[in-house]
Amino acid sequence: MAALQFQLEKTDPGSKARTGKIKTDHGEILTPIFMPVGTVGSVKAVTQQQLMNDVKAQIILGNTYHLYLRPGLEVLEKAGGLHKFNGWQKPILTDSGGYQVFSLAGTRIIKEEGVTFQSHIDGSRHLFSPEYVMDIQRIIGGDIIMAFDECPPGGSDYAYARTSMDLTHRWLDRCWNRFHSTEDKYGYTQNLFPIVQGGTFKELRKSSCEFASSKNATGNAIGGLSVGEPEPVMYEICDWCCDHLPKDRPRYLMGVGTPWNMLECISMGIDMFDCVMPTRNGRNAMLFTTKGILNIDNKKWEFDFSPIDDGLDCEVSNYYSKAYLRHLMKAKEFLGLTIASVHNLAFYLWLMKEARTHIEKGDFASWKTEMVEVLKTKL
RNA sequence: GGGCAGAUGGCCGAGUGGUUAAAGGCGACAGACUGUAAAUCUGUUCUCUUCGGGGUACGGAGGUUCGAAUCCUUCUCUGCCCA
Repeated sequence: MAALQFQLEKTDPGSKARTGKIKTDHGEILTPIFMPVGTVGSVKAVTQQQLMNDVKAQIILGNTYHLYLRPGLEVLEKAGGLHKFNGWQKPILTDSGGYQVFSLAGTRIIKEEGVTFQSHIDGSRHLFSPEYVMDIQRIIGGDIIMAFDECPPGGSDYAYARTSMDLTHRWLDRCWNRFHSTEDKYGYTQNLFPIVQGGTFKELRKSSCEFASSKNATGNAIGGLSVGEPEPVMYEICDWCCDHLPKDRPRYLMGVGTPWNMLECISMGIDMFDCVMPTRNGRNAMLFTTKGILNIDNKKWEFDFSPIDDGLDCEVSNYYSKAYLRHLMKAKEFLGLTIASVHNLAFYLWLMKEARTHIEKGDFASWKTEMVEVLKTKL
């Protein structure tokens, strides 16, 4: 049992893209990688078997806030951690609840000590201090756990971004101390990733990268992007952060994004992504395919009996037709949600595999330019 | 054969003299969704338009009224009850 290790493998000559291998006690992860989001211990509408066999996921996420509220720490601890509870034996990463500071802004109070959330389930109040968030994530048992941060909205001004970043840094110290004064609960090694903040301000981002890097963590994350700021700004800040984070550690861009977002950010040196987009948008009828994006609810697919996507190695995508999936979605059949989610996730994982292949071949940059255009095509 | 109830926009269903082109729901059509309070949310949904407005419309026909989906007469159809 050992801490996470990152082996850099190939670097693309035409960009800053790289391939690598992350080793955890629950197995290896080939990077760049996309991590399906399983907020409450379940990737919505998708079984663990489908994640393994169809999606070919290498690592999935869980969420501290949601899992803490339900099923709760007692169940998770008695189960022996989330891996045993949900049956996912590959790596798991848990987000800290920092994003909920952003997304549940209407029902939480931020203080120096931590954040008091009002449960979206029953209205009860819960204080999440950095220390408690570490304790919770110890109990959930993710292989990678995230520092507790404040994720400010994309349009935040300098003063707010600065204040918020400073708070996130103080919280990082507290997370770090708590994490290193507590032990792994289940016999395998957990890893704490710091999160870079600083809004859309390069000066702040640079200092946040330096602060995060000073922890010499086994990996680093970039947070606070794709939260309302324009896409070019997101790219600019992502690129800037990559340049100021250690090369020899995985860089995780939190919450991003669209397929083209991921290719652009891979070219800047990002290794890990997560996003609800393939699952949420899939449930809402938006499909990402090797030929472009489409809304499967649209009337134009009513008589299209061709496969959802025959361009990737996923049986679900190859087997079911667009017309059939449209029918399922229109009829609000559960199976439609599953097929759409499995397909979109399989596509995201396929895209990462293609990216790795092209980085290894050394033609990632040119391939990316062409692929981004295809990915954005509205079918 | 007799009695009662009813017929509203693609469907269901409010509305019982004027602010009603007609609530609401469904369906349909389109859009949004980026560390998941999301199988959610938003918009459009008679017709023509030079976007100011115009034309048709609440089973059919006729009538009362300044004005009718709303009141009266009659016809057609539907449901229930009695023979």
